[in-house]
Amino acid sequence: MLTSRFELPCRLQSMSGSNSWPPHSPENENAKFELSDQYFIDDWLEKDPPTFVLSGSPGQNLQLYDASVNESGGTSSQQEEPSSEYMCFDYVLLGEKKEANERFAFKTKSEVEVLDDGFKWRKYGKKMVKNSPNPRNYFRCSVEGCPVKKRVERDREDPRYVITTYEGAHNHQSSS
DNA sequence: CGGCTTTGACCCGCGC
DNA sequence: GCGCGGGTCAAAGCCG
Repeated sequence: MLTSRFELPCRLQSMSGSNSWPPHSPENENAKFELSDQYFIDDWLEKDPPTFVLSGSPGQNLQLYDASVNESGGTSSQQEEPSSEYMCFDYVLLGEKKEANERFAFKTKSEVEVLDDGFKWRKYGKKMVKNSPNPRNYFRCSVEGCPVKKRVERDREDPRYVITTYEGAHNHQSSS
């Protein structure tokens, strides 16, 4: 089942004063972000206030955790299933730390679609998806021989969100 | 010139 | 078999 902490393949790039998510956008190369900030992913759970929180430090993967579960190891039994099917999928895979985390997705409130996750990606396709005005973009890790792919699209119900799906595990270190 | 994006074509699985 | 939807290929173009 769910554990209280998960690692996401996004990283904080630098320190600064902005509270916005994502922490790094191509349009604003010099954007800096406050490390100590926690990024609430509201709407992910139908909880008020949302209890899932992202945190991280430069060079490390961001961590997603359920703030309603206390650190001292107690696994709270009142955890609820995430409201989104995407997150449901994620939590299971990431929570169990599947060695090759085959596939998982997450949703981020973001104006830009390309989140810098520390890897270099090459775009290899773009498709319109049925019942959605937004295209889906296909990326492959540009490191030779690395099997990882990702897919990026806007949430059709709420275009403020970007859905990123990762597939496969990197067979190398991140590039930055 | 090399690496990347763009874009339409192609392929494949699935339901009718 | 056929059409549709989703995923990928690859030629051409773009850009540093």
